[in-house]
Amino acid sequence: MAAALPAGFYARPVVDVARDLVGCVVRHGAAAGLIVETEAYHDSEPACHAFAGLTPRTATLFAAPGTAYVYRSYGVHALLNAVCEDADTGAAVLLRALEPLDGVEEMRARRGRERREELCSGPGKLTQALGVGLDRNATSLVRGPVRIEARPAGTPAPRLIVGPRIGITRAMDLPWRFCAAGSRCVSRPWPRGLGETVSPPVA
DNA sequence: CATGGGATTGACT
DNA sequence: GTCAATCCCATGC
Repeated sequence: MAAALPAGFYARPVVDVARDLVGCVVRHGAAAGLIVETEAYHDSEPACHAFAGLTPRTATLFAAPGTAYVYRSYGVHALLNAVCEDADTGAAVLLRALEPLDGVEEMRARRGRERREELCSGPGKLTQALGVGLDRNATSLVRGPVRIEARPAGTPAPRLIVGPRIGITRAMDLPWRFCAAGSRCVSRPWPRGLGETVSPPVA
């Protein structure tokens, strides 16, 4: 099994970490998926929960880099984030979508869906598929039980599509959403360019 | 203490 | 395209 990313990986600007996490692997028990979509959140901008400062809700955002921040969204879903930067900064990367790798039957059972693209193609879906609940809040992404591993050896860095974040009402102009180009497993709305034939870069 | 609003999803028109 | 489900917690009286 691949080694977990070290805490130092997360102790960097959150936008850099969000970009670099695309292509990495999240593992929880027997289930694992390739990260194909992330978003960055930072306490300097109002879409971030930590914008209001240190509260009971946001305490985990100010934990050590490499900590999992799991919170309930819309009273229904658990969303998984990786805490970044230093402990004085409330910053995290939201994991928005995965391509299922291991434990796919387990994911199907948890999700009640069959199609591979419906298992992890959204931030609430992937936590359900992996079996990650609120009880994983404040646990270490380096030691587990939820781990993030480096990009599998031999796989090239994915080409990225960068765009504005999804589902927020403030700071909607920041281009802090990163999607693996061409992946069928990213969440909707699909980033501009997905599914289109993309010309190779001009030499 | 009451209220309102989500970093969403799935079902339905 | 619209909309309800459901609950933690930040905010305000």
